[in-house]
Amino acid sequence: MPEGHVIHRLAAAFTDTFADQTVAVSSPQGRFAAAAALLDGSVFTGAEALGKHLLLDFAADRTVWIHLGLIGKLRLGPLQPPTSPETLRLRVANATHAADLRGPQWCRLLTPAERADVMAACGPDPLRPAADPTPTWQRLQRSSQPVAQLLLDQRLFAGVGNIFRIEVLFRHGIDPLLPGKHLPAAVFASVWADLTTLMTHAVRVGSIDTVAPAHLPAAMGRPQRDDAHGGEVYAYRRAGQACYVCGNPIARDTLAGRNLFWCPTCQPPGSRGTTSPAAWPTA
DNA sequence: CACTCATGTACAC
DNA sequence: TGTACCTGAGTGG
Repeated sequence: MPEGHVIHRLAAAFTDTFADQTVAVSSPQGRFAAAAALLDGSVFTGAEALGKHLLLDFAADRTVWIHLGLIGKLRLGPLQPPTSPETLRLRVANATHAADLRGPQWCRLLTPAERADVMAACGPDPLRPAADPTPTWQRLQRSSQPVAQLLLDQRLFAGVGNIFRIEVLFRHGIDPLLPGKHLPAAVFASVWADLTTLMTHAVRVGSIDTVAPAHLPAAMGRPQRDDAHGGEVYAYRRAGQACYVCGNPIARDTLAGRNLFWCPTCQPPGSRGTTSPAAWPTA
């Protein structure tokens, strides 16, 4: 379930629960057993999130690099015996709590130099206040790739996943297939700012909400919360349903192997978008 | 119970 | 562009 906001929440929870404590580290599944043995009984110093990368730092310059991929899960809760140890890649625990990692794309032990490489390879993350989108803008100006595809490039927009890209394109009325070089500078600036707003909100509440209250169907009076991502969105996985703004059906297609959803009326072919997203989520 | 699909990425052709 | 990888929730029979 991971876009960047999930990773940032996990980093904060990890730090809150385990920072500066001696922790038990194990790999019941066995695939991370050697590294776990090395870390077991050492001090966890803190967690850091960058894009979709989660870095767990331990004493003696040891870092566990986790990327959840599409299906990985990391759950932190009260200490209990594991329910299915055959899939439990990594457990970090203290006397009262345990964090259980299953199905990650990567889980590797890094040296400080490798840790620095991972950080350097990642693009600017809208969730980091110091992130500089200038290099991203320069790349877009030279690219004829569809803006929808560029938004998933982690060297350009770290932490943005399929939901955030679809929603930010809708909110700005941008044609998903518009070449990056055709995106006006002011629209790009607004897209970046909107990503920061939407992702920060998602970190705070734990779900992706992108729909302005004014656009929710009046009869509902509240978010529908009818999809697995837990929030209320304009286009993601709403193919065939009525657009909240114009009432026409949301469209779906596949682009570079990923599901793409958009409103053909609000985001017509060639549309370069607006500088003021029609809707902002509630505070 | 079998099957599909997923908020992701890397690699082979 | 297709496919492999890792797991589990949802769906349909």
